[in-house]
Amino acid sequence: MVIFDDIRSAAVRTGLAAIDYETTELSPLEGKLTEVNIAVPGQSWSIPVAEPMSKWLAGVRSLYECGAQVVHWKSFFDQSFHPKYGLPLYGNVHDAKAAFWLLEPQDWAPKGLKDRGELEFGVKAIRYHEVDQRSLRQREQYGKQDAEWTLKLYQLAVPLLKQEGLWDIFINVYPRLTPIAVEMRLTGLKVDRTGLLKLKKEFLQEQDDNLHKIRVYRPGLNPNSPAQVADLLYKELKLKPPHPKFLEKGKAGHESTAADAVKYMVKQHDVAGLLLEHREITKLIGTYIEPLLDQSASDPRGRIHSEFNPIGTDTGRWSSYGTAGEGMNLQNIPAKTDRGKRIKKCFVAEEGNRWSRADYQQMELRVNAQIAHERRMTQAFKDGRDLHQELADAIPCKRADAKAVAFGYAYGMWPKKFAIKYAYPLPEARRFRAGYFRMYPDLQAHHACTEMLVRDDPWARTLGGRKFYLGFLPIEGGERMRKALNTPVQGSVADFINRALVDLAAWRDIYGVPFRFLSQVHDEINLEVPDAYAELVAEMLERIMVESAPLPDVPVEAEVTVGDRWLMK
DNA sequence: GGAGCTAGCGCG
DNA sequence: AAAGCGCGCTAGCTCC
Repeated sequence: MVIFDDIRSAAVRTGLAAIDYETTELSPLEGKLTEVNIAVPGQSWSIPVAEPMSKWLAGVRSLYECGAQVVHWKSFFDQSFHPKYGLPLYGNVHDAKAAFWLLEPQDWAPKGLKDRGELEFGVKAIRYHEVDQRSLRQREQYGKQDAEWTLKLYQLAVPLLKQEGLWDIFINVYPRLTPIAVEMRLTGLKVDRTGLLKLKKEFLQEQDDNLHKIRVYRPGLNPNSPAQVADLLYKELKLKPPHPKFLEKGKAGHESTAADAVKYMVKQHDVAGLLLEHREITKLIGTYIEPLLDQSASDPRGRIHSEFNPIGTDTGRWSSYGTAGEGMNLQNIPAKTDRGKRIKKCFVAEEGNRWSRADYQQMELRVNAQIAHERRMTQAFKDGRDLHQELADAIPCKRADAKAVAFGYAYGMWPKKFAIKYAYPLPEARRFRAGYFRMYPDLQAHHACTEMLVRDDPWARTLGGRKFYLGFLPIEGGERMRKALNTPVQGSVADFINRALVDLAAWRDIYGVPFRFLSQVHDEINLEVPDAYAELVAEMLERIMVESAPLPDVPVEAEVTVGDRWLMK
């Protein structure tokens, strides 16, 4: 592998190397590496996997460890192939995709390497489908362009990141998140197949009983067809929705059968409740139980391997998803209804391990209190009072309504929508909003301020200084204002949990504590910890989460639960 | 037979 | 005139 010696010398000389892999599949569990593409300033290579593999791998490894700054495009994808080849997960690799995401996280920005390159360089990219995979020359051209563009885009982004004050987070946070996201995917979440099979049987029976009861009112009805359900509810049974809005016909030419409308019909006809229940069960079986059973059956350890993307959203939150039948979104596992909870209880720790879960407590509210300098809310957190109950007493309304008020009106919802969503008369919704802002005058001032400021200053910022350009949104219409209210809050929480993950990983590296990262759910971290270390890790987990979220005025709390599964009660 | 859309809904 | 934010997945359905 003489060629790697040359490449390494070039990398050392220039101090910079872009690396990109070609693989047989998108899955790091199934797929194999076929080529490594490398670019240094002024030169590039595409090197097919060669025998002996150990020599080839040593060559690749030497590039990471020669002291040059290594950069990838979508580092968490490329590095997810490392462990099966005995390569380490590197926590100091810069990611050109993350660079552009930090500069322009919005969804209108080009996401792919090719799209971004075409935009920045004004040159047509070689697209994957244009490449004749049998032609070594074409493969080489394609691979070299990927590496070259990764390198050039990185060089383009560096001064911009520094100029925008994003350099620190780019080199100190995002590279260290990559190994964590990869670890989550490769480790996977273990599920209790016996429990899931039992649930499936039970739910299918319920679903069937339910279907028969529904079909008494209309034989042959498919409850999963909104068109058929609308016809039954509105045309045949003439049921009334909570608001005329639901009578408006959509693209498919029928009235809305959304849950908010059907819930309201429960008092009018038995079929409404049956339909809602049928929908719930169908959703749980189809979206969760069946994929969980399928995927755990095809994995040797019965685990679910999902992708986690630390740069998957506009605001800085992570996203989670399945790729080509492998993995699924692990950030929307049911937790609210009784049936849903039974599914979540089927996520279990491996024998000899504990499931350690930590949640920030009411974190968005706390961050909002901080950002708005809301004195009353801040004091309530300091005193440890029940905010929602306090608001409910003041409005007055039910506690559950106060909660809805706090989440809706905080981010610019209007009474009309509140009234429709929660089936209240408009004056009642207005009264709630008035009560809310009477309770929190500083928050009202913050809304007024934001509305004014966002006209001239199109930037929104998190407490940690990450920023979002909102200038592409029209000033009128409210969307810019609502995003200006929400992004700093959601984005700050995202920054905090990222910091917590990084610090937790660093603590583990230093002391060699043997836990595994399982998942991240926006304000929650899940770990699998050998029994003997469970207590120590739980203590540290809580401490790191709290310390990673330094709010100057508002106290922060994280709650840790340790058990044999994700959800205990 | 697959792509792409809509409606609906799971989570924070 | 119209006005919470952020995601990903499924079934039904249309279209090519």
